[in-house]
Amino acid sequence: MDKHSPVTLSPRLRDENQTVTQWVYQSLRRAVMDGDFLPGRQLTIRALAQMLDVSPMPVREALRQLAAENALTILGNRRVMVPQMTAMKFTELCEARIAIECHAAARALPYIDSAQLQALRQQDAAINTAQDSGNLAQINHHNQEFHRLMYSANPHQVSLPLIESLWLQLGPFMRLASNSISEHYLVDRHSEAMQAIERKDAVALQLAIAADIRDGVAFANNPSNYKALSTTQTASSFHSFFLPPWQKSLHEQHSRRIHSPEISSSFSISNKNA
Amino acid sequence: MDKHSPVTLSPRLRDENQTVTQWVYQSLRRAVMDGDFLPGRQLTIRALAQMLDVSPMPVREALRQLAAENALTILGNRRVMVPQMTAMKFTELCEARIAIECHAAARALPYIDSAQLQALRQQDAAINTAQDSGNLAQINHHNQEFHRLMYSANPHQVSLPLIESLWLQLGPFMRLASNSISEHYLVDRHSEAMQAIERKDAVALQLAIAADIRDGVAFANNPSNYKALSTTQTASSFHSFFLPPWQKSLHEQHSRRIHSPEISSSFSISNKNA
DNA sequence: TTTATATTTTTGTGATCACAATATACTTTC
DNA sequence: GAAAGTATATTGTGATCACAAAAATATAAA
Repeated sequence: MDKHSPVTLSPRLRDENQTVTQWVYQSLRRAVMDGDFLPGRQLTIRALAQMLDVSPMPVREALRQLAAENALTILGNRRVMVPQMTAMKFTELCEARIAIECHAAARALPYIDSAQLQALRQQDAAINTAQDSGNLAQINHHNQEFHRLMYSANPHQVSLPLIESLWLQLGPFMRLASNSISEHYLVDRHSEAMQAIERKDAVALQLAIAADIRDGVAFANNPSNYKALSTTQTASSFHSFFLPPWQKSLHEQHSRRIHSPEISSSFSISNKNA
Repeated sequence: MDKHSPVTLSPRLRDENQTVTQWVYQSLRRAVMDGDFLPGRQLTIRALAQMLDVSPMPVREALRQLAAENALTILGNRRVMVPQMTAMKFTELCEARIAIECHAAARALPYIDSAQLQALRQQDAAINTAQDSGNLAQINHHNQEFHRLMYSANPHQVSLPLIESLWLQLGPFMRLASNSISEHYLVDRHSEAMQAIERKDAVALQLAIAADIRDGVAFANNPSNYKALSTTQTASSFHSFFLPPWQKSLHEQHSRRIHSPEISSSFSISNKNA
C-alpha cells in the first residue's frame, strides 16, 4: 500500500481564457497519464489544492471528472485514490486497447489524406528523436500523439475519448514498469502502419496497430517487472498462466525499435539503431 | 434548435448513505439514458438544482461528471447541452458499440457459468414481458441490463464503462427515434447469444451480439426517422450513402422480435409472437 | 508490547456569496 | 421593420464556511 508517498506535481502552464478547473484538471490528468502518482496513492482535495495554490473547489471537480474517466477510483470512504493494477486487469486493458484502437484506425483510414499522412510521419520522427534523448515520458507523449493523430482523422470519430480513458488507466503502472527498464526500443510498427495507410489496406493497418500496442506493453508485461509491482502492492503475478484460453502466445518480446527489413520504404524515418 | 423545451425530471429515490451529488448524478444520468432531454437541450445548473430541490453545487459536479463520460457537451460559453446527433455520428456510435461489445462478450464468455446463464435467461424473460406491456423505456432498461449482466461476468472486465458511455450518447436520440415507431420487435438475438454461450462458441456469440445491436438501431437508422430528427436540428440525413467503403449492407430491417426457427432450443424463453 | 478507548485533527460534503461573463429584453437609430 | 446599441437579468465560476464522518493520534488498560 502506497497511500502517502511524496508527490511532486508540475502544474501545466495556465492558458488564457481557461478556467481554473480546466487547468487543474489538465494538470492532474497529465500527472496521472505520466505516472507521477503511484498506484494506490490516495489523493486529498486540500493537499492538491495547496500544491496548485487554488481553492479546494476546482480540485474537487477535476478529481470527480477524472474518476468519471476511470483514471481515479472513488473509495467507499469517499476518498480518491490511484487505482491499483493487477495482472488480469492489465491484460484486459491491453486487449481492450487493441480492440478499440484497431477499430478506430480502420474507421479513420478512409479519411487519411496525404497531408495527414505527412503529419503522421513528422510525429513518428519526433518519436525517434525523443528516443535518442532517452526521455521515456516524452517518448510516451509523442507515441500517444501519433495514435491520436491517426484516429482523429475521422471527423465523426467517437472512440478517442474511450481510448484515452484506457491510456489513463495504464498510465500509473506503465511508469512503474518503465523504471525497471533501461531502454525499450521497439520494432517500428509505425512504419508498417503508414505503409498500410498508403495502400489503404485496413487489415494490414489493424495488424500494425495491434502489434504496436503489444510491443509497447510487452516490456511491462514481463516477469522481471513483477518485482517492481509487488513492492507497492498487488498479489497476482505477471506470468503468463493467467492468459484466457482463447488468447495464445500474446506477448512477443522485442527489445529494440527497428524497421522490419522487408518493409522499409522510401518514406520511413531513419532510426538510430536501424 | 431545442434549447428551452420543457423538461420533466423524475428523480430517482434517494438511497441511504449516498451523497446528494451521487443522487443527482444518477437521476440526471438516467434521464439522459432514457432520452428525457432532447438533443440540443441546454441545461442550466440552477434550474436543475431547483427541480431537484438541492443547491447548485451537487448539480455542478454531476453535470461535469456526465460531460466527462461524453453524455453531455460543454459549450464554449461554458454552458452544458445535450449533444446533437448527426447521421455520421450515429453510425460511428453504433459501429463502436459493435466493436467493443463483441470484444467484451468474447472476454466474458469463459467466465459465464450456468448460474449466470440462468440470470441471463431471467433477464431475457423480463424483456419479453416488458415488450408485452409496450413500455419502450422499460424494454430499453432490461435490454441494457441483459448486456451489462453478460459483460460483467468477466471479473476483470474494464470495458463496461466505455460501453455505457456509448449507451449514454445514443440515449437522447434513440428516444426521439422511438417516438416515431409504434412497435419494434426484433429477432430474438438474445437466444442466439445464449446458445452460443452454452456451446462456448466465441465467434457465434460475437455474431449474435453484433446482430442484436444492429437490430436494435435498425429502426432508428431509417429514412423515416429523418423527419423526426430534422424537426429539432441536424442537416445531414439518414440515408445509407454515407456508409464508409468497407461497411456494406449494414442495416437489415426487422420488424418483430421472433426466434429464428432453426435455432430455438429447450432453454429459450417463449415469446408472444413466436 | 498489545489491545481497546477516548480525543484531536483532518477530510469530504454541501450551502452560500461575490463577481465576471453571457444571454435576454429593451431602446434607439437608420 | 430591421439592425445596432444599451440596460437588465441570468448564469457559471471559484472562494469561504459549517458540519458530520473518518482518520490519526494520544491515552488507558490488559
